[in-house]
Amino acid sequence: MSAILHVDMDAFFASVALRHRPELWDAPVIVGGAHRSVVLAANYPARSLGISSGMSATAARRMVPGLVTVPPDYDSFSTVSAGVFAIFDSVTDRVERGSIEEAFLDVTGSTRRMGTPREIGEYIRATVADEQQITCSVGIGPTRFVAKVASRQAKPDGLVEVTPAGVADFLHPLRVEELWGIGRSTAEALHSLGVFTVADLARMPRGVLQHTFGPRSGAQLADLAWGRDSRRVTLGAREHSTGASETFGVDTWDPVIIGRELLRMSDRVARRLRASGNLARTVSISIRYSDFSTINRSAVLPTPSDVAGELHEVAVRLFAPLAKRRRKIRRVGVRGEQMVLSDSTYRQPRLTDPEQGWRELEFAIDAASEKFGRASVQRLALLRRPLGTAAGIDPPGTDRAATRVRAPRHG
DNA sequence: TCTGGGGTCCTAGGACCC
DNA sequence: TCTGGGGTCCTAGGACCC
Repeated sequence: MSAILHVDMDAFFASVALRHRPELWDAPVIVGGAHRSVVLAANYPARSLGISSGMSATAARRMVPGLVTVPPDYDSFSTVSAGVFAIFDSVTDRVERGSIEEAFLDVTGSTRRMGTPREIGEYIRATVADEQQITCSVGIGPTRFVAKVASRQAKPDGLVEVTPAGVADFLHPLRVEELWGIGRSTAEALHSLGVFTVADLARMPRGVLQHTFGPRSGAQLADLAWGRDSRRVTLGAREHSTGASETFGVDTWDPVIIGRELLRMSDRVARRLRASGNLARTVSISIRYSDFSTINRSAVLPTPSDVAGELHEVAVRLFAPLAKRRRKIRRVGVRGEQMVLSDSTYRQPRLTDPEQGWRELEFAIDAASEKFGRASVQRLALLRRPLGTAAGIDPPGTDRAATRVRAPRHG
């Protein structure tokens, strides 16, 4: 029987932000909170006043006068995360990264060297606190799913161990929404069936669940009630897509602004694709309207690509029918999907490509950005006040060649 | 001055091929 | 002329997670 640890940092972003600011430890603090944004993380004093991550920062500040807002510092988040994962790696080579602040550790093979799973969990908690000045919680169980639910119950700054024989006793008193994978929609649907606790769920005939949620999801729900988790996640699974999206400061239906934003997002996505050595086979755009309704459109590229201009061309074509609606748009996004490794994929040159293609140009820009900084290289179409004769004449996207390399300020 | 940004996975219908 | 399945790809939408 294997022993899985789920280790989860407590209020990670908030804890890191407050490491060296003890004067704020008892005050309600959130991380995030820029214009039109949400709470990225809230410390426990803020949580006790009803603040939770994901809620509108504006609403949070209205709810708690005197709430302290700290901007996110992603560099320090990454540094602390790397330190924490180094501790995980010292315990076992079977570490599955869940996110920047959580991981599953299979410690089945580490017990001879390091003691019982509980001792290993306490060792990790003590070492993280000592080396990184933040606390974490540990769940221990026979499967990833049980370990994950256990770490939630352990929060904050605790450890919960569930033995194989104790799984049902541990799960059944919980409310269904405390299970990993049951969100608001599923919980509401279960409530309307009279299912509120995991014990209720366990008693529900599998056929009824399958009728309500579909054969596959229904069967999975029935399994979760007993701690059986068929969802497989492989160690170091490849990424399948990469995307970029941004919310406008003010909603707009101006097609020029939207076209330019699609270009900025295409540019980001293409850069990430090149950096990771991938090509996207499919481009999708997502459009969120003022009323928060969101639609997606996708299309297969003529040939897999990591070139901003080629992604943008498809993005614009996908958006064209939507532009006619003249509905105000809140956010646009571009994703590259169905990624394939670029060195294992033959890129058929397009008839319209010049001998030195856009791809080479964009790789050259990557190199210049690397050397002189991102700000030194900007697409002309994206400069807020375009210089020279092109100013304001070309609609965005028609001039994907128009990239201007400015002389770096230094060196 | 409600509601970010980055992802994964599943479902379902239609096209198309055998 | 009518009538099947199965498999795969494409597209749209939605649930969920951090």
